[in-house]
Amino acid sequence: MSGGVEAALHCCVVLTAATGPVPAARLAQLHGVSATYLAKQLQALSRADLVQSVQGKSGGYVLTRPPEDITVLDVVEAVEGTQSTFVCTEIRQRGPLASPPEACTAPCAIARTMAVADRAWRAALREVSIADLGRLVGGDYDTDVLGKVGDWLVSAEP
Amino acid sequence: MSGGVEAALHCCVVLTAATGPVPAARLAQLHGVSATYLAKQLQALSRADLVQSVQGKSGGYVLTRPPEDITVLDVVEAVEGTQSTFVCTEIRQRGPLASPPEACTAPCAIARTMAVADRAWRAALREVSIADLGRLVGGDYDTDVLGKVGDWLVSAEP
DNA sequence: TTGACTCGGACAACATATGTCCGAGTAAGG
DNA sequence: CCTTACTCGGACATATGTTGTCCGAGTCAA
Repeated sequence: MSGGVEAALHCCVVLTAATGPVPAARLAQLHGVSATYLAKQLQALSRADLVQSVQGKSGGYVLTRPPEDITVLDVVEAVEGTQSTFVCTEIRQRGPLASPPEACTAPCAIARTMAVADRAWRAALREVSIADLGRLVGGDYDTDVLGKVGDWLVSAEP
Repeated sequence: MSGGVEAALHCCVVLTAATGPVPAARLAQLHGVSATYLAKQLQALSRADLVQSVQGKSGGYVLTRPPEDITVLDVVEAVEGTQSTFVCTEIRQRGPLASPPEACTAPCAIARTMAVADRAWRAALREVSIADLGRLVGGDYDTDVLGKVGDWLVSAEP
């Protein structure tokens, strides 16, 4: 899986604690990652309408919906794409014993099995929202991490 | 996901219908794929002890266990590796607000969420055996495909 | 003993993911 | 109203992993 997913998820959680638009460069600085590469992931989130970009001097990114309505699956599919991890190349239609195309209207047994697993994976990711993630990280440490992040975002030098 | 998984699964199902060792070149010819590349996937299956290689003039590959005892997950992990698709790079330990390492003994909330989904995916793949796949493909078509494959394996020219 | 056929790991070519850059556009401030 | 500085957005190189290929070591049959 692409590593950009992790950064995108962290950004969404951080945007939960923000009051106004947050520039991509600020998010990169906070996470200690490459600013230009993070921008690419944020563009993917923007294309998927999970975040909205506001341009101009004090612009940045804002969540378009309340974090309860954004699932982890939404973020993963925005960055990685919606297609299944397994792609069937129709091996059964090749070679000397190839099945005729008219007998291959339904996916083969292997593709069906992989599709079931893929749906289970996506269902698990759909169960968790960005708001859930924020609550979970809050419970992980005794200090209020998300509050500190919010303070840093407004106090940090440009 | 690597495309070699599909070929490896097809090979395992075909080996179910074989009576003796089947060379990699024969399997490649049957499936209409590159012989040298398929060999690489079969080597992975061999390292995982799912198939056994017998060398010499009339050698090839044989399943080491009855197909009921080989799960689809076994094949996937043999080819793709056992590590999770998501790898946490510990972003929380970077940047100006980095969490101290002593507070990061447990995986972060994002990694936990992805791990839950990964386990669900693997559980689904563990539920299906190679024998199940053989029965499923048999039911897909009116003709006995697996029987034809067995006949072809013994009758094909070297 | 011969011989030919098998696997096994080492070697290139391609695709995708990663990382970088500069231009178009916009809102703030004077 | 204009300037200006800051923002995003897509087009351009690099690195890593997958795909594809090759030839040598080993082994069983004849």
